[in-house]
Amino acid sequence: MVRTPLTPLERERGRHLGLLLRQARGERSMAEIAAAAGISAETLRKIETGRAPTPAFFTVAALAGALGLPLDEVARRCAAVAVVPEESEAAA
Amino acid sequence: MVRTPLTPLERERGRHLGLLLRQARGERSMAEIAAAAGISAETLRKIETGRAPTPAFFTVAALAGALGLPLDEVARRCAAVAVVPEESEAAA
DNA sequence: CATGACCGTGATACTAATACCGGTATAAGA
DNA sequence: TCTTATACCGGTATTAGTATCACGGTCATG
Repeated sequence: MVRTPLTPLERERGRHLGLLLRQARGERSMAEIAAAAGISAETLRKIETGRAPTPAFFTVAALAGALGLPLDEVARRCAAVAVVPEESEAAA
Repeated sequence: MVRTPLTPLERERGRHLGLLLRQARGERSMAEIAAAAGISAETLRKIETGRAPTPAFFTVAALAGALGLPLDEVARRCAAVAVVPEESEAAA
């Protein structure tokens, strides 16, 4: 095994990240945010739906910038998923 | 073209990110930081040397956590590379 | 000189991110 | 009804990240 497949926990963390970004997007369209972040709308959709659970750092950074989200808070709230996933789901 | 190859600017930004992390590591060994971040030492080396210019978000987040670096500052200083790369190199 | 720890490089393997396409569904408006 | 816009989904293509292995270099220590 040379490249460890994503664990269920990592995928759940990815879904949480997607929810976070989707909530921050609010009423704005995917195309608008994707264009502001410099990525394709499909990629943004995959991230938001959790089908791309571990996006690139600069992709998330650009999205957070377009959404006005502090990166540290994003990381912190996603790291919390790895510790207490049930509470995170309950909070969401 | 379905997956745009990394531009030279993105690769340079990756090298800058690597320098940033290496400076933050200071005297500590690669193996120590890699273990603290939960990644392999080879991967950390690739990131530090810029041979993995766009690492995953959670990889950078774990490294920043292990190094005591604020993610927002990392992103900001790397974003500056895309704007004024010469100044960044001069500063480094 | 030998040994070990650390860093660097290259090759290799495998998975995942990103992007584009076509199709579908739903809601709003002419 | 027809059109438009938005979003979801499946498939496909290509590049890149991650991990392991092997080898070489450097430096400190025996």
